[in-house]
This record gives sequence, structure tokens and C-alpha cells, in this order.
Amino acid sequence: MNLSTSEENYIKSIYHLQLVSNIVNTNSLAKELNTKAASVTDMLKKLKTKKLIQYERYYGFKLNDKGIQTALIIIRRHRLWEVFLVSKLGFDWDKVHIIAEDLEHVSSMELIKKLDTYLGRPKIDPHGDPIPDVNGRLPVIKQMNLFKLPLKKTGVVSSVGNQSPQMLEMLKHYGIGIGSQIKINKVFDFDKSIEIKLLKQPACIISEPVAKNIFVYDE
Amino acid sequence: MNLSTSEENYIKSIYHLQLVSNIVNTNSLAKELNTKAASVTDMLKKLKTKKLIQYERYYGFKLNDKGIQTALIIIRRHRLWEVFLVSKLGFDWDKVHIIAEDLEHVSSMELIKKLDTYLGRPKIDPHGDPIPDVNGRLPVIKQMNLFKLPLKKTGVVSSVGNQSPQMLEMLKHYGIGIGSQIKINKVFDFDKSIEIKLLKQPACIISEPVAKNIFVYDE
DNA sequence: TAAAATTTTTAGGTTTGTCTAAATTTATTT
DNA sequence: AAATAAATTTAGACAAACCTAAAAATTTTA
Ligand SMILES: [Mn+2]
Ligand SMILES: [Mn+2]
Ligand SMILES: [Mn+2]
Ligand SMILES: [Mn+2]
Repeated sequence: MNLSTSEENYIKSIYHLQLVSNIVNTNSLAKELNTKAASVTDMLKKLKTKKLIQYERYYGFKLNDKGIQTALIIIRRHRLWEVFLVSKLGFDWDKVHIIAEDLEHVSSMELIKKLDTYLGRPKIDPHGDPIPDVNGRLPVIKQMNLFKLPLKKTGVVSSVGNQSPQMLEMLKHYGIGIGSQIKINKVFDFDKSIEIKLLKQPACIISEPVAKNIFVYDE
Repeated sequence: MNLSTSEENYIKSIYHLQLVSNIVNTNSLAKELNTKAASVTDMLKKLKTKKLIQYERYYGFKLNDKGIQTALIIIRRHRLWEVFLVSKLGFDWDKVHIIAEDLEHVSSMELIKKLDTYLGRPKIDPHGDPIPDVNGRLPVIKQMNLFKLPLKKTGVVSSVGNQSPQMLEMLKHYGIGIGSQIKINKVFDFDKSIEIKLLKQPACIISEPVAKNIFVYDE
């Protein structure tokens, strides 16, 4: 298909937005991409002629099957590079997204195939997000919000909702990462902050907004 | 400085051309970059305003110190990625140039620093070309043309002049690579082709154009 | 040295991706 | 149901990186 960096970024952003809202609107995409609504409209026309989106003016838009397939290929590249940056180069998880944002646009098939093999065909990226396979299939990861974890029951951190550098830096500070074993000691009614206990660490308290973005699976 | 991919490609090409000819002319750069002379002139104006080249119209041009420094940073990224592709991902040496041509434009300093460390601070790339250090200093590699190697004396292949995929594929076929131990058995007067002997391989004959592009050091 | 050939630059366009400001359309209030 | 507000699109520009064709400068040849 041969897409520009800009087209790829639009497709990826539409994909992420339509996971939440089913139909995507111009303003939210503009905000997501740090651009203006008028620019978005221009690009929507182009993506429509390339038959990657469903789009009727004033009615919103979303990726069609071909568009979703394309998005998953780009997401696969992004997440494989993130694994590389963390597991091979030793980057912290809060530093890799920006770099992967560039690397994901290098489109050699052979490169991604060999990178995947080299990394040991990882199923999740450093933030716990699933890596689409070569055919764009996403492994389903069974997980729940930390708030759903019964008191005193141990869960394993599986992914993070908000992945801003600010959030990730904070979790790093708390010592919370993918794979961390976590237990809820107590929920405080006042502000819904919770006291948690991690292995080999003293108990600590995290706020509701933080807790809401942590996902776990049990045992 | 923040340069576009296109600007970086121009700078790198000027660098390579001025190694040979000292002063570079519009047409040769256009040919090198598979573009037109008019496009080159446009870019030269831009590079001049960015103070990266010395350029007087109709008189040719070359990189100034700042331009050379910039070129060496890009070449460093290119060659480090080539090392990665060959030594970590298992690519053949004739397949890595095109991919590195894209990867070299990902400009995170931290990335290149960590990649360098990860690769063990290599001094040469898979084609035997020296990798500039962080400060843009090039290690000097003492070598000579294969034709200068005395008969029956063993040399070690250190680099290749023509690095087109066609040439590299051919050398791969002959089993000639960087580090190969090579001896000249005989030079044929007729066409200056030479019979060579590599370790653990039967003797074979290579043409003059091929031999002229092979460089060795003795011992 | 004058004509011819070559090289380089300029003039004027195109495409991609962006923008601001104005016009439309749709949604929300009175 | 108007009026108002919000969202979206269009109109018109702009910068980057290209292009072709024509003009200008330089070099070569006769
Ligand atoms: Mn990106
Ligand atoms: Mn991620
Ligand atoms: Mn390049
Ligand atoms: Mn190389």
C-alpha cells in the first residue's frame, strides 16, 4: 500500500480512538494528533480515497477492515520496537514510546520478521499491551481493573491504562511494573485511595486515578 | 539542529562525494541522489542558509566543518544500525544498506548511545567501513588494495570499495567477506584477472574490476 | 575566438501536509 | 421553533521537496 508517516500516524490514532468510542469524530482525532480539525478533514478525504476508512462528512468515521489490518501492522512494529528498546537496550518503560513512534515507520517486512524472531516472538510489550501477530491477530489477555481484585488477594500487574510518561514515571517510582505481584490491603472511603502491598516492599497508598489505570490478573 | 530526512540524505551524499573530489558539483550529487539538478540547487540554497555548506553559484560546493560534523553523526547512526542488522538480526551484508538508509534518520541521541554500548562499541561496519565515534572522529584503518598484496602472501580482507548489492552478492557467492584470509596465487596478464586462495576453499579466479574493489591488510 | 555543448540556475508547477478564517451543518438552549 | 453554540468542512495560503522547461553561465570544440 505504501503509506506516508503521516498517514500511518492517522490510522494508528483512529484505531486507538475507535476501540473506545466505535465512531470517531474530527475534534478528538485532532486533539490526539496535536493538529487542527481542518487538517484532519483533509487527511480523512485522502484515507477515504485509499479505501482505509468509512467516512461520511459531518457523520464521523472509522477504519474499515483494510484500515484495521493496516493499523495492526503498524502497532505490531511499534510494540516490537518497544520490547527491543527495553529488553535489549535497557531503556526504562517510560522512555520508549517516543522513540518507537519513529521506528514504527520503517516498513521493511524482513526487518520486523527478524526482529520478532530475535526478541523471541514476544506476546506483550513493556506496558503489557498485546502485540499483534504477523497476520494482525491480537492475543486476548484476561485481566481486570485493580479495583475488582478482592481484598488481600494477590494479583499480577498485566497492563497500564494511561501510558503517559508522567504516569509511567510515577509507577516506576512506586516500584509497580508489568508482572509485579500486588495485593490490596484497604480501600479508604474518603477518596477511594487504596493501600497496596508489593513483594519485598513496604505497603504504600495510591490514589484512585492511579489505581483505575492498573490492570491485573489473579494468581 | 533538527534536519529533515531529505536534508540528512543530501549532507551524507555530499560528504561521500567530497571524499573523492574535494569540490562537488550539482550533476554528480543529483545522480547520487537519483534526483534532478534543479532539485539539488534548491536544496543547496537551504543548506547554505543553515550554514552547513560552502556554496557559490556555478562554482560547486562542499560541506564546511559543521556540515562534516553533521555528516559523521548520520554515518555513525547508519553504520551502527548495519552492525545491528548483521550481527544481531542475522541479515546478509548485501541486504542491510537499504534498511539502514531509513533507520539512520531516527535521531534520538540516547538510542544511538545505548545501541553502541549494546553492540560492544564496534569500530567497523559489516562492509569494513569505520564507524565515527561519538565526537565524529573516524578511526583510521591501515589497508591496501588487493593488487598491492605480494604474491603468495596472506592478507585479511578489510573493506570493499563498491558496495552495491550486486557486488556484495557476488562476493558472498565467492565466500569473500570482511576478515577473510586471502592469498594471490597468480595474476593473468591477459585481462588482469587474478587467481586467489581463501582458507578452506578451492582456488578461484576473480576479474580485475572485482579485485580493484577489495582492500586488505597484511599479516 | 566564435560557435556548440555542457552545466547550472531560475521560473513556474505539483503534491503532501499543514494552517487560519470563514462558511456550513448539526446540536443544544432558551 | 428560533436563537445560540459547537463541530465540521471549505476556501485560500504556505512550506518542503520535488518536477519540467527555459534561461544563463561556463567549458569545450572547431
Ligand atoms: Mn509514529
Ligand atoms: Mn507500549
Ligand atoms: Mn537515508
Ligand atoms: Mn556499510
